[in-house]
Amino acid sequence: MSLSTSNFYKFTLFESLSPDVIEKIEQNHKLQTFKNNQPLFLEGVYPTGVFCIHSGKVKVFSLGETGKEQIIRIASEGDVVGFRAIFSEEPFKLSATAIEKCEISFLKLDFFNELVHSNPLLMQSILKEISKEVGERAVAIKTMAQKSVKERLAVILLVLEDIYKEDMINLTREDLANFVGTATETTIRLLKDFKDKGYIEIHGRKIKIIDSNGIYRETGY
Amino acid sequence: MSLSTSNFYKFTLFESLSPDVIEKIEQNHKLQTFKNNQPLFLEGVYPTGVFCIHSGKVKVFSLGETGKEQIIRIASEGDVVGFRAIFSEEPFKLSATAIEKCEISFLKLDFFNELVHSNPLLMQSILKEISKEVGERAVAIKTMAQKSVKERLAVILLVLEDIYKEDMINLTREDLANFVGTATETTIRLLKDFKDKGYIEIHGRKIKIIDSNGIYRETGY
DNA sequence: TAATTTACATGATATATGTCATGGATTAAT
DNA sequence: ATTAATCCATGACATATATCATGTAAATTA
Repeated sequence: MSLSTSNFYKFTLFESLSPDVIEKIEQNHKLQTFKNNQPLFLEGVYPTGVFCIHSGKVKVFSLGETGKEQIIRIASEGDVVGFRAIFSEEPFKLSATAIEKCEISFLKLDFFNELVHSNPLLMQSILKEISKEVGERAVAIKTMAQKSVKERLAVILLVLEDIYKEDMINLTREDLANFVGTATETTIRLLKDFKDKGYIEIHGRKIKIIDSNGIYRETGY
Repeated sequence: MSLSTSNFYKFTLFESLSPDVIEKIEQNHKLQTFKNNQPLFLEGVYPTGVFCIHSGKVKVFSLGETGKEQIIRIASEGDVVGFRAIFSEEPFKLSATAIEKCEISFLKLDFFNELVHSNPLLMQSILKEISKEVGERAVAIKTMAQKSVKERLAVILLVLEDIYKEDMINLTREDLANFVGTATETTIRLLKDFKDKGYIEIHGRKIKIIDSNGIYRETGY
């Protein structure tokens, strides 16, 4: 499947690439539809390629000893997922699962490696993106270690607002709890608190943010 | 200083480099002594170079809103510190401070950049190291979010055992608490518990691990 | 050696948050 | 539609851990 108006320009990671390289990606990707709850990859397994998300949301998480998922990020349109394990030359440290219907292009490992090593600019983009992520994760460690659950929920809601944009946040309470790093019940209680304070509206599972500033004040930043 | 006795071979990051490139580093580094509590760099500032630790320990941390440090790692002999911010093209997200007397070589930004871009193998080593770190930090986020303070202390003690090797662990209780992400008092109480169980000996500030397996059982892994 | 600071240690107390239990409300499937 | 399966919600309760207070020991400086 090759589209003349390429869908690959929207990936930050590929921004630096020339039209002919983008065209090469067009010729080598394999478009797949993932349904809700379908895994893209599992921790412990060696990568066989990378996933380029055209639409839909994917949770990236690590499984704790007790079976509790720790969600590390929610990937969405424009994100490339699964490439870190390739460069670390280790099996995946994280799993990824679609949490809604997704359109995703798969790029095979060999092709991706070839691409990276023949395009220094791409290598630099990747190095830049991963470096940013290391920094962000350090901040996340601090947040988990030092902030209260309420503050963390506030932080995560703002993160999700950015990801879901004009759409309402649409995660199960359990996934939300696993992102915040808390019990589902606690998440539900705190959401109610935020609702009562007028920061959010709750429409079934969906959460609509109506006062970001209010939430920001709850983050403790 | 001659090639064969170079101090730069011991840095994992430079393993892939040929003798003549190592020689170039020898000619361009600036050896400095840092004393206890002396900062190498501060979060929010743009990097001016990288630090290669020949001896001594450095805490790498982020400052919380309340002034509490979150220690992300303890860097030691053979570690190169401060290069992630260079590739992210952002100011430091972390600060670094010597926690004992250190011998450290400074490589200027321009020289380091030149080095990286003229040595594809070095670029790959760096990409590999950073990728590993992203994975490790995801695990750290999970640990902070899901494990009890006692379990986290156990995890950190094992990490520190690796870093201090045959030496006793030598951190202030406050630094240890800031690594675990807890209150100093709690750390002290839990250390006593581990001592009573025969896992460690306490010699003033110093901690000697005498039963790693016992500690491992406390990690909950 | 005395003096001052810093770090270590322990007790008392409050509370945020996890856990267990139960019921209602959506959502999905037949 | 009717059933089945998730998911959401709320209450009661237990407890790990932070905070506050205070004293002792160790390290640093004068």
